Amino acid sequence: MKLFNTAERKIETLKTIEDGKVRIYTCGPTVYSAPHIGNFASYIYWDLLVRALKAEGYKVTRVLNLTDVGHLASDADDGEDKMEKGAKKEGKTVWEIADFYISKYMNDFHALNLVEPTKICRATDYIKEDMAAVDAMTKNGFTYETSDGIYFDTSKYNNYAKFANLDLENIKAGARVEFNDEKRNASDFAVWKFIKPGENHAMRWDYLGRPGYPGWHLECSTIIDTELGEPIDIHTGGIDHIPVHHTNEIAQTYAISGKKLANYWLHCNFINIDGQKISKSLGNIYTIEDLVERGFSPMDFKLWILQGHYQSDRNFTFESLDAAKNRRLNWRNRIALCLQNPGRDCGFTRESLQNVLSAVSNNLNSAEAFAIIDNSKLTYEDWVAIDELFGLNLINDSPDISDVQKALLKERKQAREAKDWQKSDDIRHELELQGITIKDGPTGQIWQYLN
RNA sequence: GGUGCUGUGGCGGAGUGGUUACGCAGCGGUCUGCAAAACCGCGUACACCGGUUCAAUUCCGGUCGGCACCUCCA
Repeated sequence: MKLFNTAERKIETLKTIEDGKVRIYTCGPTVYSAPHIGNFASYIYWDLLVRALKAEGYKVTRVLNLTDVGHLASDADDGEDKMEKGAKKEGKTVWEIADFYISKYMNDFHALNLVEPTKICRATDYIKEDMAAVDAMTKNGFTYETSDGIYFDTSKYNNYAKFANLDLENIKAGARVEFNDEKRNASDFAVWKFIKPGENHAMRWDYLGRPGYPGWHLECSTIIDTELGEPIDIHTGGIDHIPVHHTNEIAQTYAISGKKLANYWLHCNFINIDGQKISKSLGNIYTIEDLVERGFSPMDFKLWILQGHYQSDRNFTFESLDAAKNRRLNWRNRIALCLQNPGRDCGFTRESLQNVLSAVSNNLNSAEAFAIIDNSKLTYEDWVAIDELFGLNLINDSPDISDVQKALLKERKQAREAKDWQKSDDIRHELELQGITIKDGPTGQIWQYLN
């Protein structure tokens, strides 16, 4: 398996810590609003990663976190947090908001047939560990206290700027960040926040004798330490996480344990919609549900995502989603051919399947793998393997026709031999109402899915 | 201002120093009771200007454009 490692800025061959085993951590969603297709693009890419590793024979242990405690709304660490904001807007408690969106997220997660992580962790289940982590960082001399929280002193970690190739001088000059004059360095960040008297913050825990809550980068360091143990093999996330979130995770983990957090860092690029970023103000946010309402399967979207590469800028359009839908239907109809005549779609099989796997092993090049699929003759067993590799529900969505339908086919065949075109057409029409169409070719009748 | 990505035929989207993926849509043909499928073929795609090279879409430099991140974000 070759992967582009952000930490080294180049493609490297994966070498896991333990032979045959790989431990992965994926930064999950903040559960304060409905996840949209852009969010799921990343989980689809990482699903491919997991499936490809499994196909290579690795035993995969993977942890995904759910951020159900507020990440602060602004970089100055003084804003209202997202969970609180969402709760206020919907007139619910933050806990209800979290539960509601977690179930929404998991629904879509399953609708996309994403491999269930070994463990899914809610940030609020790790508060004690968070506190212990802050204690450790303080003991090791990496923190300082201000009036509103405990901060990480980034100047104490020499390699702070390395991971994201940050220009710390210019962060200072950046006018968009509100300046907090209690911070020693512009890049310092809160690891624990205090709740001031009178401040309305529903999620709160007592620490150091006063109410507060964990800083917005802490949970990942803590969960990884608790559930996987560092260093892990692979840490995944969106490219937006490189300069701040992952940079801070690395610094925290170093401050806590002196250890490296992860050996390989994978970051996926974002998808745009009609050439523009996904944002509320542009009104171009779509959820998986929205796609279903428009007549698409979640699998059509998954296939669309896998037609491209995780490091590329993607441009989502409904026209291209149509193309993906048709491609998927065509694949299902190739499976239908296998069901009718196992020998029909058969050829230089093993080699083809091997090529598909090699393409995916080459930094997850599923687009190339798809081209190979389109140019190969495949058996039903090959399709089963392909379905396992990409998780597109091809097999499930390509059932054999029923005995009744098979009887109708037989009847139609006889009608055709008798040149009873009326009856032949009637049967074809009847089956079309059931989603099956018939093509007459030189080798006889073939049934295909209509949609 | 900083950082990074990027510009491929109608749309989406890989990839490569020379054989110009792939899907969808389109066109032509073969076939055909009808319909479709299937099969065959087609459109002379790599922003622009220079450079390197026997050869560049692919390398280098410049120009212009697009996007993202640095702020909640995958």
